[in-house]
Amino acid sequence: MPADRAPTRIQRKNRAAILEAALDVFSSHGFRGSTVDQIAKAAGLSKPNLLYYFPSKEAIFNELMAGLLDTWLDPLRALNPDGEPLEEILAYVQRKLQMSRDFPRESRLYANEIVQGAPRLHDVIASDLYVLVEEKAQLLQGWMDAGRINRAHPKHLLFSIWSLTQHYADFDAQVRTLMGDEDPFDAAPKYLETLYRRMLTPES
Amino acid sequence: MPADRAPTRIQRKNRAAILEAALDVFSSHGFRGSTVDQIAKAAGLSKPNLLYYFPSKEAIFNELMAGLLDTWLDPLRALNPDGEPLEEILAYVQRKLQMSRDFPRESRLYANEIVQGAPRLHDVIASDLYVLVEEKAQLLQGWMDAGRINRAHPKHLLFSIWSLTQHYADFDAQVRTLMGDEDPFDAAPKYLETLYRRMLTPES
DNA sequence: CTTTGATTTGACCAACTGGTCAAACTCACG
DNA sequence: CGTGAGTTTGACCAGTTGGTCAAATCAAAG
Repeated sequence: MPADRAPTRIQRKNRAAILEAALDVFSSHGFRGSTVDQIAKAAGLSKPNLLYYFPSKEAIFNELMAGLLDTWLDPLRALNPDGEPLEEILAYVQRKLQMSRDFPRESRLYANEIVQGAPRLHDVIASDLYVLVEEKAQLLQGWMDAGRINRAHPKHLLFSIWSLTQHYADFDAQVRTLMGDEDPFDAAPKYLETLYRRMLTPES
Repeated sequence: MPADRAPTRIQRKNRAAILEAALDVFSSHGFRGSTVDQIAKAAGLSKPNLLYYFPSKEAIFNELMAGLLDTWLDPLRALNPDGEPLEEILAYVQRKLQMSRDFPRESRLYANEIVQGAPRLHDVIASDLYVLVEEKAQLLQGWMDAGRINRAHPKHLLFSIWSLTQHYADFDAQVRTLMGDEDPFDAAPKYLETLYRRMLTPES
């Protein structure tokens, strides 16, 4: 194990390679479906060498998750109370959609965990995410009460945004097969903009 | 292995118990994350006894999947070309939502597979489901061309219905944690009806 | 070049996994 | 009750898995 001095050049490179490889492997096979050997090989290391940098398979996974969650929630945090409501929400949707296109492995890693009951994530969902959702749900509710967007259950509104955007990453295999030659991300931005614009634009 | 005579009473009972147990285990741990022993114990059998009824772990999984896919696609098949378009679509949404509430394990089993790249399902998606989606996408397109519902990319419309409804089963762990005491399925039907009604009702 | 700490690896281990098999047990039926 | 087919199981096996360890190799500072 490296001492807790400042990391050497080799340590930085190898730890990064391991996390990158682990993201690939974990996101496509889930935690139990992935083997340390797979990750090591994908990172270009031997298994004992990998375990020289991380104490266990679970430690790799946890570090990956910790790093992921922050960036994952950033778009929601960025929802600006002082902005124009409809445009804020539409921008949030597009940001989330872009993340599905640019970081599909992260999305699938998260999905894998939640589908299996969030055994390793329950705590952070019940604390950090819960608080954030409460806050943003109240913001949405305020906008609705002020008549600036159409009424809808604010939490379900958030769920629907997550669901619709992450679907393109999580169900990528299905979506691409059914779309044939057409790239799903060509029409998706416009489809989702239309959907939320029609749903949320205040009625006259 | 039982001969291919008519199944005995014991065979029927045990095979059913195995499939029920397998649905539980596979849907919460994925294929690779599940062990034959787990399934056997959940079915109240010993491992060799379970393997007396099914030749392998994969055989159990395949039988489960085959049984699932048919019922899974039935609601979409039921989309009636001769019905009132908006009501047909809304009814489809509600049917799918009910399936998420009543058969969440089936939904998660399916999600697990697709998230991991649909290795065992690619063929049936590329054939049966592809054909069905093409047919129903054309039906939707026809309704739009006739001005009976608002325009939107028909395939993305289908994806959004799947995504929004299955989310309540697949991300159940997250949704329930964030909703607190409130049952997600209380407000979900109305939320989704509102969403699709606003989006699809033809503009004057 | 030497030394010292960082890095890498082959060999190994115990636990677990999917699956087999012969022997034992149970049950329906004559 | 006996008998043969249907059912169940303990013991076992080979392959895989996460993880360890001592020994070997490498890199950089003196």
